[in-house]
Amino acid sequence: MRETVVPQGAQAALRAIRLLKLFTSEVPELHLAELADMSGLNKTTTHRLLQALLSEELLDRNPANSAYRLGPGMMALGVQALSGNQLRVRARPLLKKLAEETGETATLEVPVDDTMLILDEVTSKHLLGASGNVGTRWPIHATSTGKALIAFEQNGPDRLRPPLLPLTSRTIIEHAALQQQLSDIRRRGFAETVDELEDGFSGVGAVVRGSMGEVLGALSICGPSSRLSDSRRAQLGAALCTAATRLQPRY
Amino acid sequence: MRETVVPQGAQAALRAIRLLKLFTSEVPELHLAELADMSGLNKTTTHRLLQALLSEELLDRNPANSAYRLGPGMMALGVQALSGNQLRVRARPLLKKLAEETGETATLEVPVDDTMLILDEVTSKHLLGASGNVGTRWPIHATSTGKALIAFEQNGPDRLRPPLLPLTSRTIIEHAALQQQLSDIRRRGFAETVDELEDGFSGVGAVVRGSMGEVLGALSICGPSSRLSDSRRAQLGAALCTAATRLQPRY
DNA sequence: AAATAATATTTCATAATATGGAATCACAAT
DNA sequence: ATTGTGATTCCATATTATGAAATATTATTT
Repeated sequence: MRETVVPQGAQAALRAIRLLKLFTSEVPELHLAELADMSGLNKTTTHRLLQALLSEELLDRNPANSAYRLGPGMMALGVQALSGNQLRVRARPLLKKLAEETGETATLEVPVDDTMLILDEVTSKHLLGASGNVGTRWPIHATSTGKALIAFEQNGPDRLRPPLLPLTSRTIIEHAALQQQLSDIRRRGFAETVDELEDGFSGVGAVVRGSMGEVLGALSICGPSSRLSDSRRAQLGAALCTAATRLQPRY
Repeated sequence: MRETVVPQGAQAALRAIRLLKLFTSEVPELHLAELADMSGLNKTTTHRLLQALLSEELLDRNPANSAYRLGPGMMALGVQALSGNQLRVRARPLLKKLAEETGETATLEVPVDDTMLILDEVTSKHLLGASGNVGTRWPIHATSTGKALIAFEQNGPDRLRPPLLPLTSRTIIEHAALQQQLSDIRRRGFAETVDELEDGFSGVGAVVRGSMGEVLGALSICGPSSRLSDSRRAQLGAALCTAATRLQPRY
C-alpha cells in the first residue's frame, strides 16, 4: 500500500529512485542536465546519484550519445517483480474468458503512483491490433480501473496529482465531480469511463482484492463507446465484479 | 557498462538498491530481520531504507505475512526498461530463424552483475515445454553467453565473484582454466559450454555489439549434449557469429 | 584549425543527513 | 498473564551528502 508519509533519513535513496522514475516509455533516454533540471537537484548531486545507479546497472549509457537509460539491472528486477506477481498468473484465464464472452478487451492493471499500469491484456476479436498495451501506463483519473482503485483503496484519493490532465473534453478533472463519482462507484461496486481517456473509447473497471481484503489492482473491460451503452456497461460491470470476486483468494 | 569503482557520496542510495537486489525469483518475499542479516546493515537502517522503497512502491508488503516483496513501481520500471531495449525487438526474428534452422533453442541474454538474464527465448520443436526461461538468471561463468560476454566485454572478468559455484562436475571454477578458455573464445569468436550449467546440456554463445562496438549482450543456441557434438557446436558457433553481426547496427 | 559553447566530471569545506544503540510497541505463542 | 519474536520509533552525533566552483571533455561555430 502506498505510504503518504515521506520517510526521513533516506533522502539520498529517495532522490535516486525519483531519478529512475524520470525515464518513461515516451522519454527513454536523458542527459545529465535534463535530469538535474527535471528533478530539481543540483547538477553535482544528480551526477553522483546517476553514477551510483550506473554502478549497479539500474541505469546504462548509450555510447552513441552518452545518454542515460534504464539498464539490465532494472530489467532483471522488473521481470522478477512481474513473475512474483501471482495475481497476473491467476488472472490470465479469467481475462480470456471475459474477452471471449463479451467480445471486448479485458485488462488487468495495478496502480503505480498516479497511473495505472497494464499488467495483462486480452483483446477481443473485433479490434485487430488493439493488443500491445501491456506495460503501458495511463492517468489514474481517466481510466475505469483507476477510478475504481481510488474509490476503494485506503487513501486512494491521495494518488491524485492536481491539476488533473484533461485528455478529452469529457475527462473529469474537477475535484468535486470526481468525488461525486467515487461515491457512485462505491455504491455500484464498479467504475466507468465514457470518452474520458480517449474519444470514442469507454470501459468499466472493478478492483481485485487480496486475501485480507486489501486492494491489489483492477480488472477492466473496454471497447468503442458505440458498443458500450449504459445498459451494456451495467451488464459488463456486473460480470466484472463476479470475476474480481473469483480472483480473490479465500481463507 | 558496469563500473568497477564504487561511487562516493551515495551510500544510502546504493544500500537501498542492494536491498532491492536481495529479492529474487527463488526468494520473492523477505522480512526485516532477514534483510538486515543478508545486507549486513543495522536493523534500523534497513527498516528506514525499506520505508523509502515502500513509499515509492518499488517494494510492497504482503498483508498476509507482512513480508516485503518487489512492488508495482518495480514492475513499471522493469517493463519500461524491457520495452526500451531495442535489441530485444530486433533480435526476435533472428532468434526464430536460428531455432528453426538448427532445431535447437535460441536465446538472447544480457549481463546483470555476475549473471546472465534471459531476455528472450525461442524453443526448438524437440523439447516440449522447454520454454519459460525468459526472465531467469544464470551464473555467468557456467553459460556460453556468459563466457562470451566475459571474454569480449571490457573489464568482463571483473564480473566474476570467486568462489565460483560448481553446478556440475564439469563446471569450470578454476581461475586459470577459465582464463585459458577466454583466450580460446577470443580467438574462435564464440564460447561453448558442455555440461557446465547442467548435466546433459550444452550451448554456444556469441556476443552482440552496439553501433560503437560495445558489448550489449549475447545470443546462444543450446540443447542436449547428445546432439551438440564438437563439430555441431562449431557449426552453430559460426551461425551464431553471423547472426550476431547482422544484429549490430551499422553506421 | 582555432575559438567558443555546451555538457560532463571532479574537488573540498561543512551543513545536513544517515546512522545505530536503546527503548518501545505490536503480535503470536505458551 | 508472561515470554519471545519481530517491527517501529527516538535521538545524539559521526559520517556522509551536498553544492558552488573549478576543471575536463566534447560538440559546434567561425
